[in-house]
Amino acid sequence: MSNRKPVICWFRRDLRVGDNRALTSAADAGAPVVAVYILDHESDGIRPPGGASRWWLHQSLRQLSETLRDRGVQLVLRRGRSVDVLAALVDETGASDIFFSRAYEAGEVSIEHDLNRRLGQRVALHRCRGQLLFEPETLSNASGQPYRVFTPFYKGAMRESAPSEPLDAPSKLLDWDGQLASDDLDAWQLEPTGPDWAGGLRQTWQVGEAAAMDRLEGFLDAAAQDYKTGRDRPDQESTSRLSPYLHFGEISPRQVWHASTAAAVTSPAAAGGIEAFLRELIWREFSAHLLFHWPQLTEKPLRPEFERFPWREDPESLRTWQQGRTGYPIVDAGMRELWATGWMHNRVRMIVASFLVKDLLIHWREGEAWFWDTLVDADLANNVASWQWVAGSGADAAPYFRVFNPTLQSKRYDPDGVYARRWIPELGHAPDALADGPQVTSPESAYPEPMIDHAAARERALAAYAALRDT
DNA sequence: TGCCGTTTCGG
DNA sequence: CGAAACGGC
Repeated sequence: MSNRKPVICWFRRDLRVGDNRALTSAADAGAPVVAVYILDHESDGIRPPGGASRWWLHQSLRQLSETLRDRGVQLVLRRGRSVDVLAALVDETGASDIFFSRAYEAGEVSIEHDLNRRLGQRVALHRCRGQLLFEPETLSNASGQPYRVFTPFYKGAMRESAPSEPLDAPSKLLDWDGQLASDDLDAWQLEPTGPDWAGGLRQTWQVGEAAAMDRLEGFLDAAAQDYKTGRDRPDQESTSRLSPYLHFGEISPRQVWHASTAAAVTSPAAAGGIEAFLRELIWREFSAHLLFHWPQLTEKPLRPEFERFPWREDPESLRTWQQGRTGYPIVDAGMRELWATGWMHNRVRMIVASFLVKDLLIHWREGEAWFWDTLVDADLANNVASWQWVAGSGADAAPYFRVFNPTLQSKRYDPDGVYARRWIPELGHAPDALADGPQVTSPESAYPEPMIDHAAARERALAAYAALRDT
């Protein structure tokens, strides 16, 4: 067996061994498996990961290396243009096949086309599914077009046959006994090289496939019961926090789907919460569907009139927002949670995004760029689709006149100020500091005054929108 | 997956 | 007179 030609399993955003069609198919080929991960910041159309994502990727690759090593296979690390690296690996190993999970972002799609042109005649390429439940090409609306609106997309997806059973991790992997050079993970410097800002991330997250499955099971055992309303409460632990694992493919949407539907059967009390949860999983599918069919979503508003929107250039206010010093506790708590942990509660994401885009009239792309750099779950499709949703410039978006009032949102979703105080220590323990809004902060506190009057800002935003519509 | 000013309804 | 309903942004 050692002299047999190997097959290559090219890991991308599927950093797991369970329910990984590419890996399982490679194993089933019966040949030795060469596993590779390529750090590709060079191919055209690739947006390199932000700081928090790089930190996560480092942990994730270390874990995957260990998992594969335990199964007798080395994870080869290479950097460069994916197609060049794969061509070199084929030369070095004489591999007959390459197995990989398909990806959907424009840059990744081009890589797959280039790979086919470059190596399609020499080796068998196996493009496997796994990152999504539903392929973007297979879902279309009544007129045969890609969906632009969530609800019909959701209904259409629910009419599809249910996702098939997840695969177990392959029971047997054959190692290839040739020698392959591999980069040293540390040399990629994915972790902070200067000041160590990742302490909060380390405290918050257990990265990796096993942790992802633990988290899913823990969520389904407890929080899912109360998810329908609890998911809006940043002061509670009611959400799954699976987003970074899903982004990096440490868990597959099919695994999430199956564990969830099974839990709904076992525990009818949780069924409503689980349905709401799976609906969020379908939002992830919808974002991927939109970006696949409208790659320009990353840069351009889907509603063309927003090209003329009078966004303000205001670097100082942008920085104030980024640093969580707006003077609105729910906004600042969210921005500080993001900076400290690489994650922000979904309800709070909507609040801070509304504040940036509507109160400050700063372009959604600035917010999107900041989230890209700071979120451990930063995902191109989710990020741009959600920012356009908030800004009102997307196809199926919140109407522009929906302006979140940060004070009201605090009262409703963080009624005791628990969340705000957790992230803003200088608020102290004054009983109603938050419920009553920003103006209650004590004068000697270091906490800033509101940077802008919300009522006036709301009027300004509505006027800007009205002008857009009338011209 | 809004907010807000106004109107209407019931005790 | 407060809560609920409503309609415009």
